Amino acid sequence: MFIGEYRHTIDEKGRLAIPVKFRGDLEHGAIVTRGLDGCLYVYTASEWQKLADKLAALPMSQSKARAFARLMLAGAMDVETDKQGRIVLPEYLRKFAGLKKNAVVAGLYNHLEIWDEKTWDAYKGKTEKDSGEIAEQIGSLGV
Amino acid sequence: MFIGEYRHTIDEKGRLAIPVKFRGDLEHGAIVTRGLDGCLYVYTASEWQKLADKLAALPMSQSKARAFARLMLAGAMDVETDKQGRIVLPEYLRKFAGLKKNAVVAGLYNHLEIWDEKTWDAYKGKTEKDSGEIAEQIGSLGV
DNA sequence: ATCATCGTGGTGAGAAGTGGGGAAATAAGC
DNA sequence: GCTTATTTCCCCACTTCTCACCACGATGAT
Repeated sequence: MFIGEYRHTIDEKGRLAIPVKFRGDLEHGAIVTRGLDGCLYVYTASEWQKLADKLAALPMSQSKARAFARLMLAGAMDVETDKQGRIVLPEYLRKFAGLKKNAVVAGLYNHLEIWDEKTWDAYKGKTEKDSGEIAEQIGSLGV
Repeated sequence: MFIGEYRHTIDEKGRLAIPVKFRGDLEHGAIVTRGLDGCLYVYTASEWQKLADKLAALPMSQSKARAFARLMLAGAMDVETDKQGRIVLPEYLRKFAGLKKNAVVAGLYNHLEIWDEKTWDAYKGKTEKDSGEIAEQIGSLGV
């Protein structure tokens, strides 16, 4: 299970160190793709397979399904950790998430999220303030 | 599984390099045809067979089904990779997709898509904005 | 205090992308 | 039917980028 929040840097080649706690699960390859709210998602191979199957099963005839599949599938990229435990983020994904030098790696149960530090702090500041209100809405979902 | 987004160039002879990750699956031939939203689709022989069967099964009494079958079947072209891993795109397909020098090759699970760079960027800019909304609609699928 | 582990930056070898030239094949014209 | 012209395909060469390895510094633990 992925949990926690880590701050790492991205060098000029787009390399990002994976927190040690997560490496074990990702050593056999990982998939990075576009996420929601301006971050990137990182999945293990098996979790990704489940997601990709669902995406591929969407009706190709509907334009919104095509758009979403293009976002997630075409955005996805196989990555492997080097001997230092780093992955290389393709330029188009860094651009998508607005990733600069400082990034945040967050664990969210079955996947990781990669955020630009500024975006993360802004998002967190906003949601922490609204957390009470958000919680009330979530209550209706059975939590 | 085809995933990822790659930027390649098309030379004056209409040649386009296939990303290395995709070449293994296409070395025994591929089929290029007209796609939806102004791009081209590339299928492996076996995936094409499945699609062609579905197209042939469409009710030919409906004019829209006929039009769709004509688009994809009549637009299809057998291509093979040369020793450098490139395919030659026929002039009529390049014109259809508005392909200039810079193209995007995207992997979408069971097929590839070839886009003109400008068209792709415009499409993406449009859909990324709607991604949250689209995701919520699709959320009912458990993604 | 010393050692180990982790994060970060740099360098070099090899592969991949791109462009051009020449040969073969096809098509057209005399 | 032969020659010429044009197109297509194949091969070679250059450049760029990627990947793997190495090295240093910092941090924390023993």
